[in-house]
Amino acid sequence: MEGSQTLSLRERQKEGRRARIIAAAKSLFVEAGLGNITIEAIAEIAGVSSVTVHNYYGTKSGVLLALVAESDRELLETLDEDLSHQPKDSIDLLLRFFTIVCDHTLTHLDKSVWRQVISASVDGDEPRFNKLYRELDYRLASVLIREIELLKAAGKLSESANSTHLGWAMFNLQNARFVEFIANDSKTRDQALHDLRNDLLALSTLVHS
Amino acid sequence: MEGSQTLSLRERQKEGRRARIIAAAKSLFVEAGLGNITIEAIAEIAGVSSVTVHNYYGTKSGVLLALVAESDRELLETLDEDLSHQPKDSIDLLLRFFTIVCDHTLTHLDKSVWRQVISASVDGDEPRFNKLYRELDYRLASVLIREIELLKAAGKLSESANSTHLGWAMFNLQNARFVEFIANDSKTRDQALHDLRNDLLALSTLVHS
DNA sequence: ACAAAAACTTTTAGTCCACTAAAAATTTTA
DNA sequence: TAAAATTTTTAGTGGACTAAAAGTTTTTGT
Repeated sequence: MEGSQTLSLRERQKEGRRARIIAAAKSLFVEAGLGNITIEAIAEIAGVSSVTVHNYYGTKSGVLLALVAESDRELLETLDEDLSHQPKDSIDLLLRFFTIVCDHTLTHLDKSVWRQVISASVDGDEPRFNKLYRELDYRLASVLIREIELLKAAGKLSESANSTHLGWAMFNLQNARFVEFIANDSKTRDQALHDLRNDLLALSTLVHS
Repeated sequence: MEGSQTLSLRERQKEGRRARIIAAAKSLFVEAGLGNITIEAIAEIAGVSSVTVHNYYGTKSGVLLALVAESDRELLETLDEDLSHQPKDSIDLLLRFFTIVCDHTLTHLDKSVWRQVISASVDGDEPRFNKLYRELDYRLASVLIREIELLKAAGKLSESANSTHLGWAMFNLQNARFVEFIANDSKTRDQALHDLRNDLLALSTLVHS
């Protein structure tokens, strides 16, 4: 019934199952934490057997991983669109970067799920998580480094600054505040943003020692 | 047979079991990851039933939590001894702080276990972990803030710097590098130290914008 | 000093769920 | 129509966690 692209019927069916599984998982993750959901439940909503879920994604956090990978791709696109070619100064750059990251994460999943994601990214049980997160961090830092170089080119930042080092330092700083933002349900984005600004201002006084 | 301090026999027995359980857990955690160890195994070495382990510590990560709490207490003592009253400058302060933290953590447990600790501290399943880590962070940052004030008093840091903000910013920065150090088996303490120095140097150029 | 009570631990018996292996059934492909 | 690919069913295993009954040891009141 369907037009047969370059994919065989079998491949299309597989793709469909894959999509149904992560859609089911997403809907469940949002209404209950990772720990309160069974693979069985995901499988049932997706219309496949639980064994198939295991065969496709290996473990329960493997399913979460697939969800997150999708979200990451979008985040990088959004950053490219919203951040590029309007450099003001380095502090403003990081604050806007941070705002975009915070807003983006919450449009996909809520804090409790992101806590599980961050948690999985550091524990060693799921090496793929580790890898995915290393890559994401690398790409996010690269965005900052690129923007820092634009600032330099525009004369808005001293040429003496090492773009790579500064990019990673700024990334680490905002990431610390991001994790804190995610770890506390009561912490608002604006509070976190405020704290991050204070971090930057305080550190820039170091040179006066 | 034992002299009866202020504790009843029952309380002493309990204390003994508690101690035996965490000792058993520690020995097992070091030779295999958290995930490869059963409560049953811990109980057997400690000479109690598995139900008792559950009654005492609730969950498997509850046992780990108790271990970590002990290590934290020691870390704060070590910091007080090794760091205090020799302020040089703020960059050197943070690098020494970082060195002490890295060295201390590895004398107790290895990276794979600390990964589980960090992981547990952010996921929401074990609220006690969250609480313990918030407290530890607060105390560690306080150490830095106190030292920063000593630097100011000694004229080695501008009076215009906000000690609290600077303390937290520096703490966050070193903590990011600490997590990276723990997350990578191949990352050495000296590499991490080097990266941290670059972070600080890069950020101190911000003011020249 | 002794018996009853209180405080614990252990044993027992289960539940739940992730994860696995292999046989059976189904469906696409050739 | 036979072969290949893939899912489902079936059947387990392992281990965390729980509830409650049974057993043991300390405490306590007299």
